[in-house]
Amino acid sequence: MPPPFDSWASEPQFPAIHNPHPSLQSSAPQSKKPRHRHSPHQLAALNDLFDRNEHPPLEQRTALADRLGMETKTVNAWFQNKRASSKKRVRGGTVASYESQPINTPPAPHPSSVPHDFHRNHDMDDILDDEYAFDTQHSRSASAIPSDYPSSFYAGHPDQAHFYTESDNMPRRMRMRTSSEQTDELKKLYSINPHPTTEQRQMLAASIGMRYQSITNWFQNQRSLAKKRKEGDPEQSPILGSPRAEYPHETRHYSAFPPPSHPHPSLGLPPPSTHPSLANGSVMRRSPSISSSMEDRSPRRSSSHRSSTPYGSLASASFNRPRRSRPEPYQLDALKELFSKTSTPTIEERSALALEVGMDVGKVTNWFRNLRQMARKRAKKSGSGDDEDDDSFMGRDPYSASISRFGTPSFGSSSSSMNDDSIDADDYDVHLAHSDNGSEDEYQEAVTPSPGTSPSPPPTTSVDSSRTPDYSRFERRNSPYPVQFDKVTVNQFSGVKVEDALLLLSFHHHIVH
DNA sequence: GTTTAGAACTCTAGAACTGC
DNA sequence: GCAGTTCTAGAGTTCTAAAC
Repeated sequence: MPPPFDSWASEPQFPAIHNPHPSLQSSAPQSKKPRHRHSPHQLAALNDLFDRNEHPPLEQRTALADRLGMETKTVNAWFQNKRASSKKRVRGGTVASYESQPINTPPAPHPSSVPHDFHRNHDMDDILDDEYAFDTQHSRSASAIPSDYPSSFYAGHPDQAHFYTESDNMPRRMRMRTSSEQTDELKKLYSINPHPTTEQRQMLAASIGMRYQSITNWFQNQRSLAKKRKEGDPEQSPILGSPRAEYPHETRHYSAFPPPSHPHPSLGLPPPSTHPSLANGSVMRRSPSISSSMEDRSPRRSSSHRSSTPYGSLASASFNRPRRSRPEPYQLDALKELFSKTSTPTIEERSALALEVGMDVGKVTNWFRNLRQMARKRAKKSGSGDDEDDDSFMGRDPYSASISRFGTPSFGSSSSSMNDDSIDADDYDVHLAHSDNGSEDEYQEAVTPSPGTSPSPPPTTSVDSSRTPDYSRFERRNSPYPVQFDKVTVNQFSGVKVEDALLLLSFHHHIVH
């Protein structure tokens, strides 16, 4: 995947870094004029004149334009729009506008506009976006597009045209999740320019394989987040006009382990600096959305601790919940594999898997917990028989049905429920019967430390030192641990020490092998 | 089970434009 | 100059799923 923006930044049409907003940019020739918004000062003056005279003579408009540094034609346009909007308001919202209509009953589009825009935008999509192809490949969304999709219709933004049908039960689009590479590229551009032009977004879409609309959404969300966080924490205000200043600590590292200062609470071990699966030995990178705060957690975030950037700063992030991450594909494969064997892996299995794929044990635990939780919901829902969606992308095996195309558990979502209930529900029941079997499951969950905040697991009362430990458990579940692991003495099977020993051993095993 | 981040979305305002 | 349209920004909402 070519890095699209390293070169863009030097291209003449690319907005200057210190002019993040189009209105502030000294834009070079572009196919389209950058969007402009009048400044508060200009608007105040314009409104002032408008209040006095809705139809000011040309001399007044020209003088005002000169005074405000605007073009006369812009002032003219503003007065036209202002008159139109005030007239509209006076009419008390009786104007039939597509904007005011419910989304599920979209109005007939303007007869002259539909063919032109519909085709124009879909041509653009075909070339640059190819979203239908993407959906067809990866999600149920494509199948939701009726074959008799009314080509003469769209409502609102053309990119959203396929959300609406004349029947009002069109499901919401399957949520797009960006990959780490995509997020990297998005952040690169955002750091250079939070307001990329349409062309830039289109190029980025084509470059990183995202829908154009998703990219637009992403930038909108990021700007909104940045603004909210800035408002919530004025001390964190970046240097005005310097979007780059919003990312003082942008580097985030994928680390399968807590950083040296905060190793896994159950291990007094220094974290490995590399992930075994990385041939180059570089530090494993976490999903780019992961903040560096992973290494320093605290219970609850406070909005006042949010930084002014969508990605936070190191200082504020230290009080934040870690950013949500997604398993990498190879991690997901390993998780899937284990889930196909058991939905309730033991702590040993989870630890081994965590080490194997370079994940936190807590994350692995959470992943399984969430999956089982979703499965329960799913099973419940299936029982009520309110499931009619067709999730072709999920396949028919019990595991794949529970994993969305983005690698996250997905059972009960409104947009991803399944149709193959007879099979899926049964298979889930098998897992559930196994997983919800009471104390063992609870124990397994309880002893799993959450990263960072993980309290030491309570000394188990279920293990009696006089009892012979159930070694068969390891055999039954194909424990990946070495033989000597299964020969841990009875006395070591108690509380924290057991887990520590297990993790130590597994870590040792991993390093040795 | 609950909380929360983030993606997707709706809705609205307004800047710019076209055709009459 | 007006009506109508296109397109985008931004605020706010909904929903999913990771984290707790």
